[in-house]
Amino acid sequence: MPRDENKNLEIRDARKEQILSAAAKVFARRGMVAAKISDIAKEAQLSHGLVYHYFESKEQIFVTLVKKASDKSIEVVNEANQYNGTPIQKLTWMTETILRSIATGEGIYLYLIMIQASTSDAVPAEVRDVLMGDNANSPVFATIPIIIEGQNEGEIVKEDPVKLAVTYYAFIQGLAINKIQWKECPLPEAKLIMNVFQTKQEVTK
Amino acid sequence: MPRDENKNLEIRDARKEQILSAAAKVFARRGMVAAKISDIAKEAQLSHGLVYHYFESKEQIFVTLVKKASDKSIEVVNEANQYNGTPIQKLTWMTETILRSIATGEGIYLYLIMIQASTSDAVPAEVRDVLMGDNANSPVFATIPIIIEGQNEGEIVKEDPVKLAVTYYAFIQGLAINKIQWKECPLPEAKLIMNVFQTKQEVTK
DNA sequence: GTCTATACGCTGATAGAC
DNA sequence: GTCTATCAGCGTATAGAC
Repeated sequence: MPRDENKNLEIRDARKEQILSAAAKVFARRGMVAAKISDIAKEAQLSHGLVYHYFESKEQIFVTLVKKASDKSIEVVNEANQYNGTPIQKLTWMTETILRSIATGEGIYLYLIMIQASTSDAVPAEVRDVLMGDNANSPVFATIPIIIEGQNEGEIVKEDPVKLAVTYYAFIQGLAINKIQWKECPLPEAKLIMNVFQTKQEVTK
Repeated sequence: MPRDENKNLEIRDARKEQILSAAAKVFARRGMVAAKISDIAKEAQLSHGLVYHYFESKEQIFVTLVKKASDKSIEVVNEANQYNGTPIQKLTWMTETILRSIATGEGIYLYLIMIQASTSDAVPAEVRDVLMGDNANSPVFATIPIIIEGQNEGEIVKEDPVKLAVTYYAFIQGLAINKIQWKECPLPEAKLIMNVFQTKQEVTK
């Protein structure tokens, strides 16, 4: 295979990433419907015609991003599970990781895209299924075992684990939303959020 | 003034309410841009021409709803302030009230519309200003005095009050989002959320 | 691979009949 | 007050030049 073809493939992948990265920003801030291909093209600094050279449609770009976001969010839970420590320590590590990605990185875009994909009727049902089709594959459900483990060890309050997981992710999503609307908004430390789960500590006077 | 004119006024108001109520649902689920006038008309069971008889534009309908939502959310904070009790009790009452409106009533639509108005670049800047123009008038800032009061009384943890208020509303917004995407999702009790704020209780063995 | 020019459909908004 | 018919503008997606 001649060198040129390899080079072309590299360009192809680079352009695709460039477009996806730009699209993530635009989708996160405007929503799947309001985001225009021309917005994405402008953000990526290329013509809108070229976007269609790399992706079939606006929807396909969105789906690609939703998949990516879903994978990443589950990956974090799995890493947390391998983390060496008590369930509360696992959750703390996970929360710190997520908060950091919201505060600094591209993470926030991915969270906002997942929120849109799952909450808006404007996105086609097939897209929503990517995220919800398999409940077992959602971060909420992946987190439940850690919570149950913590309850068995007496570290975590004896509430419905589903309720606790829902509450936890409500928090995360809510913070992502706040951050996008108010750039300098102070984010809480992971410890503060852990208060929701933890059984009351005994305080020595 | 003849009877007919009064009757007409009644119809006018009723229709307006009918349209606003339908619009709230549609906007909440699809977002301001993706929501079509025809969607709203269908939901309200009247022609799209008639919608324009009562409102100048789609944007005006949206603005009206954002104002309404903003007023209501601040009203709750004010009521909480008048509630007789300690700061934590005030916040607990407020949280219960909000959670109830999310669980059962139209409240959830209003919260989702506020979220969209404040987070999406797709809504015109003027609309966002309705909500954010006067920081002093936002629920977040209205809640801060209660938090400070609680800190002075040693009931609430000594963290940056702004951070605590942001965290609190992140929670509320996150729960509204969860509820819309999963109708049967279990909502936490107010008490659980209060754990975030409260100084650790002493537990007697 | 990359761009510009163009077609087609959809939706917000208006006009005018009833 | 209420509806239907219609226009104008915009945005996705395509075709074809370079």
